[in-house]
Amino acid sequence: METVEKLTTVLRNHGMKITPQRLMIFKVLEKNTSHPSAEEVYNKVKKIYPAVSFTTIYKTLETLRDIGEIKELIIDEDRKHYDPNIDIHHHYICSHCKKILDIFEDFSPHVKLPDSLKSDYTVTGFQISFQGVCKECA
Amino acid sequence: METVEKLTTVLRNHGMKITPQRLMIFKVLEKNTSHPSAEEVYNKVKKIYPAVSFTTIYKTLETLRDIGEIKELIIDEDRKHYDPNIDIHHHYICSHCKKILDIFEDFSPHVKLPDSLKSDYTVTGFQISFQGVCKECA
DNA sequence: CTGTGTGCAAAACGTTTGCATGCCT
DNA sequence: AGGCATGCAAACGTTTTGCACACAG
Repeated sequence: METVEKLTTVLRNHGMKITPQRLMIFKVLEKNTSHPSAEEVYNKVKKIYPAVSFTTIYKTLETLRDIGEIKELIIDEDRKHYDPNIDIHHHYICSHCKKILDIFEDFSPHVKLPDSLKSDYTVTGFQISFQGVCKECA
Repeated sequence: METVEKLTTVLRNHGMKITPQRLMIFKVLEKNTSHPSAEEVYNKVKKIYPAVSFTTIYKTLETLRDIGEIKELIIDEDRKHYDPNIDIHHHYICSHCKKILDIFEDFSPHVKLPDSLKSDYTVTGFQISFQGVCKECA
C-alpha cells in the first residue's frame, strides 16, 4: 500500500465507499513501520480527525485486513498489532519495551516443513518472531 | 517437565507450596501435546479434581510460566495456549480448525538476524509459526 | 502459627455487535 | 433514494484482581 490514491482505487475495486475516516486511517498507516495497535491508530487518527470513533478504527482495520491491505500481527500477548507492509517479512520483538522491528530476509529456502509432514499439511506461509532485547533497552 | 515428582522438586526449589490443585494441573499438562488454552486445561482438570476454580488455573499457569516450566504460545488470535514442552521447537497452526502441531526441526543454523542488526540487537530465541490447512480440513 | 494458595465475585481489558443516524455514490 | 459507513452504548470473552477463608509448611 503506497498512497491515498491507491486506497481510493482499492476501495472502489471492492465496491466500498471512500470516507474521510478511511482515508485518515489509511494516511496514518501508510509507510508506518511502528506496527501500531488499534489504540495507537486511534490516537494518531484522532489528531488529524478528532471526530473519529474507536468502533470505526476497529471496523476499518478489520476491513483492510479482510481485503488484504494490512496484516494483523499476533506477536504481542496483550493486543493485536497492524502492519501495512504486506510483503513477506519477519519480526523482532523486544522482550522489554515490546517494540517490533521488521526483518527483511528471505528464509524460505531454509524454512520448510519436515518431509514427514510435507505431504499432508499445506503451507500457505510462515512467520518468524525473533525475541531479544533491543539496543535501547539493553 | 516429566513427572509429578519433578514438579514437587521444582516447586520446592522455588519455595512454593505443593497443593493438590497444582499437582492435578501439572498432571493434565505433562506430556500433553495439544497446546491447550486455559479453558481446556480447566475442563480437563475439572474431570479429575471437580472443585478446582478457573482462578487457580490461571494463577497456576502464570506461575508455571514464570518459573519456566511451561511456555505461553502467542499464536492464536483469540486466546493464549500453553505448551509443557519447553524444548526449542516450532509450530504449525491450521488456519481452519486452529489445531497446533509441533515442528521439531532445528532451523537455528539458517535463521539469524541480518548482519546489520546483529551487533545491536541480542537474540534470546526465535519462534516459527507455519500457517496452512491440515489434512483433516483440506 | 504464619503466610501462601484457593475460590468466589467483580473488575478490567481489548474487541465486537446492535441499532439508529449519517453520508457516499 | 438506497445502502453501506459511522458512532454510541452495551455486550462479549478472556484474563486479572480484591478479599476472605483454607491449608501447606
